[in-house]
Amino acid sequence: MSRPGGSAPQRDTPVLTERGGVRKAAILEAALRVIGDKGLAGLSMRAIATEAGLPLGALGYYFKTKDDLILEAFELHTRREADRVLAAFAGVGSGDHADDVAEHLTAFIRHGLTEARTSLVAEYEFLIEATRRPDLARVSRAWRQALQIQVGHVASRLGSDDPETDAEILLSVVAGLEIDHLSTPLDPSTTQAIRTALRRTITRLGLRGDAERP
Amino acid sequence: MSRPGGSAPQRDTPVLTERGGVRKAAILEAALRVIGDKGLAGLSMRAIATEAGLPLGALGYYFKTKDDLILEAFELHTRREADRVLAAFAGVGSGDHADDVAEHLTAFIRHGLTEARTSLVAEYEFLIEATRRPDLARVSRAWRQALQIQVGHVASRLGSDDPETDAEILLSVVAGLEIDHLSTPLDPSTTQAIRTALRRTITRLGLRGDAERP
DNA sequence: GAATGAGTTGTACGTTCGTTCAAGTTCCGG
DNA sequence: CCGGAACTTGAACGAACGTACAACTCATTC
Repeated sequence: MSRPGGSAPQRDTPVLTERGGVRKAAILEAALRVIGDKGLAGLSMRAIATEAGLPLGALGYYFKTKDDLILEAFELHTRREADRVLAAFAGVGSGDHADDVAEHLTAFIRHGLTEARTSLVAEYEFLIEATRRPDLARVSRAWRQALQIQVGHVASRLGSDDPETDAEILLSVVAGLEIDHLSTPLDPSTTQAIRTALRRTITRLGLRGDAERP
Repeated sequence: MSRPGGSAPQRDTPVLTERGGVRKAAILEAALRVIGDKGLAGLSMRAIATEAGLPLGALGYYFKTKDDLILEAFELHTRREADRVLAAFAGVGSGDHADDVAEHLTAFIRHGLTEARTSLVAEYEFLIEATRRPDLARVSRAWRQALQIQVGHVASRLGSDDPETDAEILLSVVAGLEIDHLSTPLDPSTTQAIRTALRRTITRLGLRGDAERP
């Protein structure tokens, strides 16, 4: 509070007026793009600045260190992705058949492997890095837990007799399918294989909303 | 062949006598360890040299570039891991029940998340990097294909009516469970959750060797 | 219209990086 | 025991890195 002699403009956290907030957001978006297509190994402050179209010096004003920036980028990603998952499952109701649910999930994965590929790769970069950084691990755990609760509700709606386990299985299958097909361009036959796997999983788990409910 | 003036000792590939091979292997092992606990972002030639207990200059003799080294490390890892998977499934016979199979897989995952955690993290580092490097992508695809064939045979032995799809589902579930639990220390309740998910998956897929076979 | 503070930037610091290489040692066939 | 090939090494190169900061512009307030 009272630091008389200091002329240091650097605060712990910038005040973030409207004007500044736009720039901060642009930096985080740029960072997510760079992480997605060059990896955390290829992530440099200079690369972010170039991607965002800003001078290098600008980054130091909004983020104390590179690690802070990475953490905030991950938080932004999870917030955004949670919304997307929520929206994807909002349409899945108790009137749907197993195949409808499978189709929803197939579209979800297909989107991640094509239009949103950069974002998906960034996501896994974060998840792996979370193995080594407690701050990222906290975000990762919270996000994963929120996801499992959401999917658990959906499973429940679809007549699961063990929603928690089914949520774990579904989340794992989706994550596994994503990872396993990240190194390959997504051709139609691959999409079909993903659809088949999802249909079988959902059918065998007995997830269909048209079942009788108590 | 005939490069008269050149005194360059650097070949495309060193001849690798017994003497040299030991060192090369030590370098690759060191690289795998460093990738596992500092990530590809934290991987430097100096870090590898230190981990291997060798001078920095030694690395240049066996690997033309850092990227070459990473590729060979990945190849080594997939070779080793393929053997491990093969061994893990060698014990799964048509006499096993669904719970036996689940127990095998649970132990497999538990081992990866504890004793072999470094190796598992390195594996996912490679898989993500393969998104950006065609040479790594080739290795990744070949490995994944070999895995699927192996697991498909096992599924077949266990009475699957669609071994290929079941292999894809099983591999995805295992990969997903690994990733989802990498950021968390593996406590007993987590192990139990993994076991439950695997049991349910295998049971619902109808994978049990004691079923009648043609 | 001066003062205050947020926002902005070019530059420069010290460090670490991948790679190269001349000079050396060790090994082994002839 | 000699000659060449395999192997080893420490030092050095330019490039890229994260971070810090003095100097600057701009908007807002009194």
